[in-house]
Amino acid sequence: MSTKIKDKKLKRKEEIMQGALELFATNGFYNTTIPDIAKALKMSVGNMYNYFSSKDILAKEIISFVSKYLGNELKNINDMDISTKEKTKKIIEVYFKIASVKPEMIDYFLRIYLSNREVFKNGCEGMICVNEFITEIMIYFEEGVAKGNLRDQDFFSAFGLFMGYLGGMVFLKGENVLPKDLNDYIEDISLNIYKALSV
Amino acid sequence: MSTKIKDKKLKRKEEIMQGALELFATNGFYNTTIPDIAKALKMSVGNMYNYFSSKDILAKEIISFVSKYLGNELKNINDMDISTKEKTKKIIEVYFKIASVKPEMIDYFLRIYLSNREVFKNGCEGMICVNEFITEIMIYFEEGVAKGNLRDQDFFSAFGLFMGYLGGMVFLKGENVLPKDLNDYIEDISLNIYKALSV
Amino acid sequence: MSTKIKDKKLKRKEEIMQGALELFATNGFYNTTIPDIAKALKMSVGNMYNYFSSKDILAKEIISFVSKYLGNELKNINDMDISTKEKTKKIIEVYFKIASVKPEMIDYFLRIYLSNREVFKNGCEGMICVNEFITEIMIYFEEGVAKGNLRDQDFFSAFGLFMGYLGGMVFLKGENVLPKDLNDYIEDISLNIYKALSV
Amino acid sequence: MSTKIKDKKLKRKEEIMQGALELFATNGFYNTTIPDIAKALKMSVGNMYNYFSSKDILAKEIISFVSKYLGNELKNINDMDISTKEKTKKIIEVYFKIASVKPEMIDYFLRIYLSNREVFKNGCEGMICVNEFITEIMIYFEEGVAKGNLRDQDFFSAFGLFMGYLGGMVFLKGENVLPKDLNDYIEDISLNIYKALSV
DNA sequence: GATGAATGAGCTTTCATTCAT
DNA sequence: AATGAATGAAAGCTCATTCAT
Repeated sequence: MSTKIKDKKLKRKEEIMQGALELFATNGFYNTTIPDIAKALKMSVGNMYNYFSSKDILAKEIISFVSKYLGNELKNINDMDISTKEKTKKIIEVYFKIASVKPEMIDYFLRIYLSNREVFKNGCEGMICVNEFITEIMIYFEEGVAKGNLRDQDFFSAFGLFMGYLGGMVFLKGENVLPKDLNDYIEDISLNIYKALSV
Repeated sequence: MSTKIKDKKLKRKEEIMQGALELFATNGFYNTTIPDIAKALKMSVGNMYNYFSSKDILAKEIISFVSKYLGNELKNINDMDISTKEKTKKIIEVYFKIASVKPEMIDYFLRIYLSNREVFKNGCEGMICVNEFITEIMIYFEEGVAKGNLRDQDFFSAFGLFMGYLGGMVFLKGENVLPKDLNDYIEDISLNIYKALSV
Repeated sequence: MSTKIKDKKLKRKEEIMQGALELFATNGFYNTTIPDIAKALKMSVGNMYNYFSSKDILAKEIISFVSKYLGNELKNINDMDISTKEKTKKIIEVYFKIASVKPEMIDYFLRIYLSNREVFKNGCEGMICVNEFITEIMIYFEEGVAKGNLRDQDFFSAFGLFMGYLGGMVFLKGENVLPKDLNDYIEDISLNIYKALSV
Repeated sequence: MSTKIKDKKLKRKEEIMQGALELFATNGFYNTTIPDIAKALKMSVGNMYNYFSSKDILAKEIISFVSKYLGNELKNINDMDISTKEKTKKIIEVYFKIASVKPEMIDYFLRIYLSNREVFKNGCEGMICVNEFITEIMIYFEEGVAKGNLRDQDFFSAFGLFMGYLGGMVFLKGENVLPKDLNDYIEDISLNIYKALSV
């Protein structure tokens, strides 16, 4: 198969993932049907299966796709030559920016991946499908510790704080209970997290 | 209808909710069928509908039930005559204790309620179905602020931190990625949260 | 559950088996759909599954049903006080009678059971689902040997002859290649089989 | 089109038939897909249709192919200058040899051709697609009758006996119910058939 | 209150066949 | 000749809900 054709098929795969991602994030895994996805992509149901051999596999490929996307955004921050405190804030900013510009990404992460364990059980054990994302958080954390800015504690304790907090805020936003815009919380959250994690 | 009969029916309702709670928490909302629930309770599907007129309504009554249960546990802490710092730790302890002894409660909260927005959309708007639970967190927080122990910030920022963090840790536990037992994190988490929220 | 209700459900099960038997025998296993069967029985597709939890299981229950029916017909012959030679002929007669009056029985045996190994693989290993039928042939054969009428040889060699022959004739009839009616072959076949098996 | 090219195409056709034959015999007609066959032959599905315009037509061409192959094997025996009794045994031997060396041939005959009437209905009426095979059995039989060795009876009665018996034995072998190897039955079967058919 | 048979729309998945390249 | 993406009808099966008993 020529590279050109391969690229074309790969491109279509990504289009399908993007389309499915939006539908899943909006309506949930079980309320999004394959016909729904096919229709959104203007393709036949049967052809969908030439790209993804099952709905579950599609869901798994999407979470890897999301993880890579988020991981890459964080990598940009990790690569910056700024203080740990500034990085902390930047991470929150980028997370909320994505939650605002590409809400389906964060929603997929929170509502589909975290909540439908049975779907991801086989093939995504122990968070390997969100590996790229976690890795960047780990780099951020260990660098902060190495620099003497962050307290040396179990990584997962720090990870749970950081990600649970941000996920929780996005969830509250989705429930319309937040009195202010997400961005208006950045200062508070930034301060809270830094206070919690710093030495 | 006599009170006795009413009580009997109420008791049966709670038994159903408890049974359904376990199944929903274990298998998810869409992978738990009404026949599954009826079977677990040794009753007929038809009779189930004498107690709950739809699956959605059952799910909504359960979240209120869970909220009341969790709220009550927190109330016991709020009623104690101890410092804010101690209360912070106690809340974490009780949360993890429930996650260990009655995991279906926390799982229902995290996996069913937080993740199936469509189910709770009508009737549980804006978290009113978890009202009792949130109220107690609010009391804890405002009391801490009043006492001068906690920094005065937007409540939801504090709430997102506290609950996102704890939920995140339970989730990580469920994914088997935590190297230690949940209880071994209590000190760290306690410290992190208190550092974050205190003045 | 009361016996009356149980009987009613059992009766309905048998009606379904009979209806499905006819369709399978006529159109083949893969060309008979569950909707086809449901329609023939004037019931809904979903309700079919209250009686048989899968198409394969339905097929397996039918072959047992057929085996019992055929076995019973043969038992009547085995119970008769007639010579082995006469029994040989009677068996052929009854086989052809069934092939003519209830052709679906023989057709199911030949076309569905013998030919769709994959369907019967799990649950009908080693012909246990046609046990009743084979048992009667075995009784006929061993009795004939004991009486000194039939040559003592490996049972399966005799069984293959008898059943292969009859099945072959019914098949040829079905293909419309036989110049005469099946019954007109009884004398010939009877003679051939008896000559082959007798001492 | 030059003869060379024609030959090449014919050769490819036969390769496809051989490949499809094995898959059909192993998995059945309805459980073998065109993509399966194409894959086994390392060709594209589209190209398959340049050789056979439909799955049914492929199946029909295969049965003719099988019939010719089996017919040819029998012709070799018919051409021998040996007694009818010896020929009878030789036919059984060669049938079992093929069942052992090229089981797909016999399996195709028994499981695909004999059992999926609907597929062969149009185009193979009255066994014309297995014409070559039947013809040789007919020659064997009529020669035996002419020589005064076999009883003069309706050909189909003899044919049903011979082929039903051998098919039945192969089937029993396939079901793993035979206590001995197929070849160990040759003497018995040979004797049975000759006793049945001889004058 | 209690039962469970019945409904039927809707789901995921399959596959023979076509056709642009 | 050759490719394989695309089609779309149809399959087996599920399940919330109803209702006669």
